[in-house]
Amino acid sequence: MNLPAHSLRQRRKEARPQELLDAALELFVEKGFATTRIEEVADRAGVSKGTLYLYYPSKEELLKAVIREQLSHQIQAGAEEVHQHTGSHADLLRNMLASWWLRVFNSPAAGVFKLIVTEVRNFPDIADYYVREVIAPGSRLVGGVLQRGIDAGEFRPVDVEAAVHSLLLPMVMLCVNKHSLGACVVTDSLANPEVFVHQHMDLVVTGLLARPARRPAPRPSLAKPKSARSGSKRP
Amino acid sequence: MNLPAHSLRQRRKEARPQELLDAALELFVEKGFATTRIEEVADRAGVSKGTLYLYYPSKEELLKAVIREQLSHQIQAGAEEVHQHTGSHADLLRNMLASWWLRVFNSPAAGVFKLIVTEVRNFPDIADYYVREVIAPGSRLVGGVLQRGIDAGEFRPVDVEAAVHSLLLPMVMLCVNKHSLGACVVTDSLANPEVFVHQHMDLVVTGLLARPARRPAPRPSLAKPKSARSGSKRP
DNA sequence: GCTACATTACTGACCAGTCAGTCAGTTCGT
DNA sequence: ACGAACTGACTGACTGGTCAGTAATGTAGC
Repeated sequence: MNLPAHSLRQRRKEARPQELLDAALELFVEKGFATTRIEEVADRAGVSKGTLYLYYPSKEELLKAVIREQLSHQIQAGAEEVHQHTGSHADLLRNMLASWWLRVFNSPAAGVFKLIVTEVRNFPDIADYYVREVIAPGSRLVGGVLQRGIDAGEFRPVDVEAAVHSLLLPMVMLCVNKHSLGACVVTDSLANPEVFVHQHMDLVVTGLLARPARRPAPRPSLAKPKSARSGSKRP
Repeated sequence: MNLPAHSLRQRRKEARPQELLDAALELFVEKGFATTRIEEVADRAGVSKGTLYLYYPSKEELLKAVIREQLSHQIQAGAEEVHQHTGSHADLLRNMLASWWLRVFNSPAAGVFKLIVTEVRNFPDIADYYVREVIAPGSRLVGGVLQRGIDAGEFRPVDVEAAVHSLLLPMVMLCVNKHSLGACVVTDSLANPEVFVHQHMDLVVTGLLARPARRPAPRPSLAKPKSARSGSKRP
């Protein structure tokens, strides 16, 4: 049962759908949905146009399949990971978001953010799905930690929803950017994404703390600060 | 030399280019460049397809004109506004960014961010232009204030470029979002953009301060905090 | 093992629809 | 009457989707 000389016209019914989805994601992110020809997707997946239509009934359904597949992957990966939290709320926030973001940023999933930004308005049902399955649970998760931190007196009483934006949006924007501007010019930024996340978490979380941590001057060293000591649970 | 009956036909000539640009911006942001038909742009501007081609030689040139026009507007508006700074670096940062963002967010210019995200990869020369004329000067401006604040001992010695991202990206992302997801679903967020900017500035700038301001609990009141007292210039 | 027939996976020429761009012609002001 | 501003039918190129056909694989009978 070796794979080598599987002959020109390979029959690979099981592998096809995933190969097509991968090719489609790449191309849709690269060129946009409207400007990618269905035949290009087929070519990149190593099949003919007709074959694509055996697996997906239309270009639009292919797009939806691409998005659904990536999101559901990420959702379940994210959900599993987060239910054992330890340490202060500040630490939880820092660790949770940093690891989530690094995982997403360094995967094809980062492209889906761009895809959604560019295509939702033409495919409104994607919007519902995305809000329901990603945005809502995501902000509920982060907002929940934040709220509990506030209730515990660890954080200042801020507008939770806005603070969630402050925490998450730069990271999302960097994903988007990676596949738009970032793919065109050698932009200065993002030499090292890790440096950014750690400092960003540090900045915002410090701003959130009720009793300033007064760490003297954490220079942006490459060594992850592992997050300094922080507040107790109850005042 | 009164303007009324200066004959429709004649006076139109001067107005056309702008009318076409406005219509094009709206539609490109709404539906994307590829899926907008040139005839739709013409219709919305109240002319026929042929007329559009009298003013712009191709669809692609129209796009570039749209982007250039919006950006150059914003650039010069921004540049004029910022050279009289007063108060601490923290105040300067807060005021500068909040007023810039509110101006952009509530104008068609917000759409250009989405347009750029979606289209740069298909029109690489736009990327150069955008980086050279917007990104670079913008981050130089904000980064400069930040650096001077650090030198003055008002801010902690952070990675300046990363901090600029922390400050600006959420705002840019909200502009993008306004014209993608935000236009599809009644998303929770952004009931009031002002609340967001002020809190975001507050959060991050507080995180930046070398000597924590220890303001007790600035609840997210709607009244703009006008920025509390903050550090002196020299320690 | 070999041959004949059936099934499945895949192909690519083709069709019908769409749209950027053109240009001969119309309208209007002077 | 003249020309500047404008029009919209037309064309040629392109692409989503179809389908009749081809090749690989499975299997039944010998």
